[in-house]
Amino acid sequence: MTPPASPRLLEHPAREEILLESVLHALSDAVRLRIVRELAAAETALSCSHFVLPVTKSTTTHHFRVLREAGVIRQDYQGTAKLNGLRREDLDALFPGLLDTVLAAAEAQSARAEDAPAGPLTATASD
Amino acid sequence: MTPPASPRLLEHPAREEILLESVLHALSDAVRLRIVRELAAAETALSCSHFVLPVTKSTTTHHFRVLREAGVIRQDYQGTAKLNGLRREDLDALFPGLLDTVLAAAEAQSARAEDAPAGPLTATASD
DNA sequence: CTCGTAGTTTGACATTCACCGTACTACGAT
DNA sequence: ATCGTAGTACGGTGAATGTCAAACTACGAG
Repeated sequence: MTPPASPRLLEHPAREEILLESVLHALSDAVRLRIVRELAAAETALSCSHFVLPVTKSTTTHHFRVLREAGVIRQDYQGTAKLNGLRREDLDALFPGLLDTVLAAAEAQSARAEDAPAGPLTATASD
Repeated sequence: MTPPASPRLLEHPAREEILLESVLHALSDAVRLRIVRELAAAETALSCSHFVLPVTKSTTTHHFRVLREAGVIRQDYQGTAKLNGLRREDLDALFPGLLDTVLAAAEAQSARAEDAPAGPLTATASD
């Protein structure tokens, strides 16, 4: 039986266990989508503390866990830090193009938001 | 005040109001994903009653509303029926390729599920 | 050994969600 | 006018979600 040898081992779903619904759900939160975008941009594993998020540490932990359990990211301990990396290969194999398309969509939406900072619901100067 | 003039008008978000997060959330439910897949396959508007779903009428109404409010489908009354159609143009304009990619991913996952009906978690004969 | 940093866990809380049953409204046919 | 069919609205319930604060665990440095 596995002794308490490795204290820091995290459970990841196998590739075949990854469900589209879970992945979409994981990506449907603004904070998590942001995390995934940064991870994709970095093209390398990043520690949790690298991210500046508008939530507390515990909430950050929660979001990373949702991403990991959905199979979107892989988390490995590296000493006291935890490295997070996108599971690109697995996702691309299961759902070809999905990740890139969502990433591109997020980019597009971001760009639109910057073009209209006040938003169409806020009076811009016509008040 | 507004008279009971048009009794059957449904609110839809304008194209620019559609949010990626909401779309992903709408698609992250199995029942709704199924609805969207049927709608995409039909390539024409379908009435709610056309769908055979494992939930009651009220829950069906709920799911269609989530899809409509997220901007995924358009609903129009046609007499006593309500026709549901995918907002392909809007979605493709906002998030190019997203809908098709998700649809393809759903197909792929479906196909995998059929290949292994018992699932990798159930002993198939090695017991 | 002690301390600080990184991250987790637990418990709480308000919100949202998926789901149901029942009562209701709109429309078309009789 | 009456009835049946399509779908909505209105509660209500149990589970999940996003959030936080506070206490805790692991690791590296001094």
